[in-house]
Amino acid sequence: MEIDSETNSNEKKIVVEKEEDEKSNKDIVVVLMGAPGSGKSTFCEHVMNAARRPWVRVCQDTIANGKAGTKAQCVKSAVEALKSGKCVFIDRCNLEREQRSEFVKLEGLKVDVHAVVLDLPARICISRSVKRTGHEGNLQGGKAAAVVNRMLLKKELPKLSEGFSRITYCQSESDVEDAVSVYKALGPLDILAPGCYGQKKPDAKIQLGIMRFLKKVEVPETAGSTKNSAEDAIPKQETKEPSSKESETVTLPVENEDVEMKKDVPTLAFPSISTSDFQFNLDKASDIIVEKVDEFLGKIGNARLALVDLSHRSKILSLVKEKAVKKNIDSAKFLTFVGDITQLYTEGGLRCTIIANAANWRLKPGGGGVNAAIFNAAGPDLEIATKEIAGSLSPGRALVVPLPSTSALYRKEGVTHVIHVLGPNMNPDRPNFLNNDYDKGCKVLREAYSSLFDGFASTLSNQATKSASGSMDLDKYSLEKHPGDHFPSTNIKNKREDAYEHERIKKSRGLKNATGNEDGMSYATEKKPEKTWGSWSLALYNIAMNPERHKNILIEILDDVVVLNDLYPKAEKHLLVLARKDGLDRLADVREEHLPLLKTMHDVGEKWAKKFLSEDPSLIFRLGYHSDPSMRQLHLHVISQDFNSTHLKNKKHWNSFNSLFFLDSVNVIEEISKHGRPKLNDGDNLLAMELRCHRCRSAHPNIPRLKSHISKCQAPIPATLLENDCLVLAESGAVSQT
DNA sequence: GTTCTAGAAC
DNA sequence: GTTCTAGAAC
Repeated sequence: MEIDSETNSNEKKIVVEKEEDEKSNKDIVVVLMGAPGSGKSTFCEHVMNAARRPWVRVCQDTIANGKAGTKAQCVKSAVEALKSGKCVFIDRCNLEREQRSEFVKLEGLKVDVHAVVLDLPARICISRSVKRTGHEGNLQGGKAAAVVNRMLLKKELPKLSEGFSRITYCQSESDVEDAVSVYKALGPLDILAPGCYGQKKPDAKIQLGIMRFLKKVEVPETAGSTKNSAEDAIPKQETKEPSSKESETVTLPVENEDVEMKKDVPTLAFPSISTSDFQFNLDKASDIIVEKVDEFLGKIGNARLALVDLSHRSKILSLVKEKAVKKNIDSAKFLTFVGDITQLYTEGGLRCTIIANAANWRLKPGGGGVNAAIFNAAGPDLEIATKEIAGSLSPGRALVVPLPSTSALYRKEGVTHVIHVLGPNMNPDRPNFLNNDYDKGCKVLREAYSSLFDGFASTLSNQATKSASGSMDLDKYSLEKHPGDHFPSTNIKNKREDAYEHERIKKSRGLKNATGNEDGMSYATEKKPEKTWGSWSLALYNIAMNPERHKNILIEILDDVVVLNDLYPKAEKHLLVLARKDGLDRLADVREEHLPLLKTMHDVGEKWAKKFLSEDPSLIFRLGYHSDPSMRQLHLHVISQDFNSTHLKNKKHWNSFNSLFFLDSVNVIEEISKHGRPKLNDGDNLLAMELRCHRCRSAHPNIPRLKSHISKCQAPIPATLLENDCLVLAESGAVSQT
């Protein structure tokens, strides 16, 4: 069929029909189409908030436990929803015909498959995407624009012939609103008439501004409509289309969409406190945020609050947003905003004169998240200014610090004050955690937000009365210079504040036991556990059994052990000390009777480490075993702690040497002496752990970034590693402790 | 479009 | 353990 004949040019006409036959019970799959930033999720949200029949939103970005998943997972999830009698939104870009073909096939389940095309100007999608993704470190504005542009270049507008029974084109915000209304109004028995709706003109998918720019008058629209896809999406950000309209028509709270440039409204931007590294329950935290925001907004006049998070997939943001809507919190006064809190104005267009910092109790720079970012962005001025006011902060308290005008954050972003806040710590891997005591945790978190908002209010009133800048009632919000009993100094070294948030928390959540305490450790079972070794895993076994055949790669051959350089070294120096005993495949096989062998392995390893140290005293060595090695035949790793190697390529590599998966030789020997067998740790969780620097414990989003960091990190080796003489280092003490 | 991860094969 | 590569992320 020709598209022209199917297209209904009367785009405002909404056809809702009722039928009495079985068709009237047909469920609907709405395949949304649009570039990042086109408003797909918002569309779903707006419909679902007021729908008259049950909808399920299948979002590829979050389908895998909050993480991005696959198309197949989306299909599966859609089928399940349909089976339970629900209508489905497919929330993914679906710009290419092939990408959406799987969803059209759902038609086979006796459902109507609709398309809703959010074909908004590229400029709008780009500006929204920039705001959302500007945080990703290396995805700056221009790059985000490039991503949207490239996606739009591939855009193939849907046709009825693909299998859609109904297609709705939205080319403006008001089109979107109309479409939302249509789907919202759909009762359980209603169906929508088939056909194409909303396409202005055959050539309307060419953006008007670009049309003018390119001086194109007409573009033939025939069955080959996709032919134009390359031209129509050339985004020209300089096109002068009226823009005020879009920003005004969107009034519901949507990610970054309804931010208005109200320079005169003082705004506090704040991160979610305690939900990152301190692992506070997100649901509880979001309740408290909404409660406290509501309370505060009731007391304050002309001021705004903005909860900020880096990730547009942020669970805490979406929870808070949802609850704020339910509680009827004025969306003009409380925003949820995706972006870097240190670049809200320059990158996000949101002017916030006061920002909150998820501080650590020592009020020092460092960590990996908001705290590090704010101290970095502000420069040394902030640290100095902070130090002048207080030396530490207790959980539940906030400290207002006026930012000197020399600070970069002041100059670039217009931030006049930073309010440090410390929330409760629920993370068992951090000192003095509240041990799941949410009664206390919630209390402290409430106090934290109260202190923060009071600090904000007091700053405003001080500014308003133009009283001397030094007269602020700081003491009210600051603490004594003693941390009290919250963080005993012995544990200071382990204390780190927020790191990269989003999915990493979820990943690490499951392994508290495995990482933190003995509960997660397991003794090697009495019986030798079955393990199937792949053929590739026998290399070391072959060497151990027949050293003389491998003299070329062995650097030492003894009666009980042989030594070789790891074929794929993960650091400057990386040796293996290999037991020669047959049948001793791995640590799980080791018993008391093998102690002398283990001691020999350790001694030989240490000897080599010291030899290398005599050549390069800056090296630091660690000797240990993998809990569950891939290569058969018990082998001890002797590895320098620089981890400077092209062979270190993935998370498993890193975590196998930098988590509890790596068992220090000295501890293994001690354990076997005491208990007759070693304690092993479960690799499933440990190897999938977030990537953290072994020195400063900062978290990093991927291996390249981690490697870049560790090549520069000067932090001292953590005390935990220095315990029990687990490290072999130069006599002079190349490693100093703080 | 390039970068990065993660799963499969070996 | 590595290599290869699809596809997710940017």
